[in-house]
Amino acid sequence: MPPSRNKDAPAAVKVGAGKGGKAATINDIARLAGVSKKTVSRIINRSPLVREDTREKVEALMREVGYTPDPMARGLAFRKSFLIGMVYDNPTAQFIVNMQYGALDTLRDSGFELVVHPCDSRSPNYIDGVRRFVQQQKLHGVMLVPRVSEDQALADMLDEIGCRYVRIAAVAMDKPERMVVTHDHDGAAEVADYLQTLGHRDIALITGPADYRSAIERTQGFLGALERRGIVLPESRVVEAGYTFESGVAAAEKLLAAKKRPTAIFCGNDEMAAGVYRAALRSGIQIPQQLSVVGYDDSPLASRLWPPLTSVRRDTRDTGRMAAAMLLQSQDGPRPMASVRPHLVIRDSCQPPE
Amino acid sequence: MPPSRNKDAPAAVKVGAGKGGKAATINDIARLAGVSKKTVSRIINRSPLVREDTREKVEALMREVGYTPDPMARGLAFRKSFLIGMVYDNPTAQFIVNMQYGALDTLRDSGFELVVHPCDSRSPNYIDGVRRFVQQQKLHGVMLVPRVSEDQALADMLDEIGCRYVRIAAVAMDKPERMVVTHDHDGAAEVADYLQTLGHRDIALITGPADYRSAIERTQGFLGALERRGIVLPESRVVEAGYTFESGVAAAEKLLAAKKRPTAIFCGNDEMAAGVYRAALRSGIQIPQQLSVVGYDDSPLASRLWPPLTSVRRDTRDTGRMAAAMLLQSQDGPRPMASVRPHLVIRDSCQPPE
DNA sequence: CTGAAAGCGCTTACAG
DNA sequence: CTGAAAGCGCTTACAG
Repeated sequence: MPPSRNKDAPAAVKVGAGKGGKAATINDIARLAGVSKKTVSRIINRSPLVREDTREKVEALMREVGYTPDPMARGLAFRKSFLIGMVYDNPTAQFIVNMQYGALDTLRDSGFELVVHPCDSRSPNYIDGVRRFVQQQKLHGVMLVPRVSEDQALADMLDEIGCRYVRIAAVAMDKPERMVVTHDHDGAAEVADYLQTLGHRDIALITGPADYRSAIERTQGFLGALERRGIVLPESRVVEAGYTFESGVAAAEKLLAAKKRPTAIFCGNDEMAAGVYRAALRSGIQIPQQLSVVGYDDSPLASRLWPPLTSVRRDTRDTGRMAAAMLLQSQDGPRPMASVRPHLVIRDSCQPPE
Repeated sequence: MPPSRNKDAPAAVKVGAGKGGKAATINDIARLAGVSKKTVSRIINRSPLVREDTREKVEALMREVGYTPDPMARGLAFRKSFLIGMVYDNPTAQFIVNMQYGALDTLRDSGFELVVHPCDSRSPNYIDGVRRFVQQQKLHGVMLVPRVSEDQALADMLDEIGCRYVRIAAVAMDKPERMVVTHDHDGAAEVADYLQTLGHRDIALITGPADYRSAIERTQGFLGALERRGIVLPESRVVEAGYTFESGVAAAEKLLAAKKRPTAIFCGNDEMAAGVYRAALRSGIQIPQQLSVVGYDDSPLASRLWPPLTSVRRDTRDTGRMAAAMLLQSQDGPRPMASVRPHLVIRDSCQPPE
């Protein structure tokens, strides 16, 4: 046949992803590769039912043309978007940002994107808000960040509407394939061991709110480890506060007003530890000479304080990475839960008691 | 006709958004309302070409059924998603989180969602990364946060591919309908006036990196206002640093080592001001008695420091709100730029010189 | 291993 | 002011 038959062949106009021209579609690829769109679809979706040389030819073409399947078209057909939601009710900016970084680390080049949904878990209809968010966008899955991750009603709702989720929490509270556990219990226990080893016996604890699982775990981990080492704190040495700077100041003032002061204070987070610094400064108490202080989070604040604060680091970015990875896993069956281990970062806020 | 004719009528199965049943579609609404899907579409898109009573009837039905149009189907037909992108290269967590909160304030109940895209503007191909992000998701628009907002090459690329964007920056650097201006010049000028009014004459400045527009504006605003009040800083009183804590420490050490120390230091951000605190502590210099310090950002750190740091507040959340609102505006024509004004928050880190 | 048909839930022309 | 047809770019059955 003469070359004129080319009229029947694909127009072969190369359509790059950039500039003025429209982006290539699955039809363009199919036409240019001389296969059906279904075959291209199989390749996009990594189906094994494609001959190896066909796959290679088409993949080369897709690269050359710069083709990426349209997530909205795929989403419409799949009845499911290529979006991962991150739901949180957490005022700690660094924590949230790190979690986002981590999630995006694993989402990069996966075709998925991260859509954020901060909310107010004290608001009566926040669960409805999350439901609308999930259903309207047909989210592929959601990451539940503390403290909303602890809300069983939220998890139940997601389960009911068939939305995949992963909970990030201090301790396992769901099926393992839905959990990233941060083991706050162990982080706090490490603090207890450290203070005991330094020689502290009269130790105080400022806890977070008792309805936060992280606060409970840190408290139990700390007290439990102390007990194992023969130290039992009297009730007067344990003060509940609100995870905030101001509540930390108030709790510290109470503790430091006692006739006999503790020689060390462990705080449920760094913000409250900063509050202890403030109260100590007001009372003319030297840290660490007269008072050792330990925080939790290893926030940027920890190294800005003077003396630099010893604190428990949690690798939040890694946590985010893991949570997103679990959401992308294709199989739905039971898998082991993910774990991220906290560890103590020793700075200059502790020394042996005088 | 007997009731049996109902077989021809809509099945009238009420399909709520929740539970097991599938969500209602435009076809369900059209059928139940007895109009064409095109009419429903017109109502969704707020077309005026619908009779008022038709509109009301259909809207009531949509509410009753809990119908929301599928963003992926709409997006596919529109060739444009209902997603707003936020692109940033900024290490300040609180700033980013506040910007996200602000954007979400205006996106709430708009049918749009926020998808985040942190990036590394020093990486050679980050612009390509943003392009893929925008094109692949067919984003409706993007918010450009400092410092990527200052990159003309990024803006040019977005313009070229026809992507709507808004730049948030210290000063106007694009068409007004694409700008949210934070007037860092004025914020810094207010600091100059404040210090001069307190009686300071020997003042120092620690600037951010000279290739950050915010640093340039704050520097010029500060120096300009001082000059207007008859104070000209010698070169030795102006030190460039990197917007980081450590660089602030180093810059302050240089300034405080001088035979004659300045009586006040203005820092381009709070992190560097925290560095000045650290350096002053090391040298046994009392703040504010022997040295007044002012920061910029009014970050959480400002009130955690001792003494609490006087700083320039920028309403970042409001900035985010405005930027998102500009992206949602339907008309594309020229509009006035948006402005958000900084203002000084006076705490305890300044007093008249001794 | 491959393909033609129908459909996901919307919208854009085009008629009336 | 309203509607029937075709199409957005993919996928799911269903055949071969």
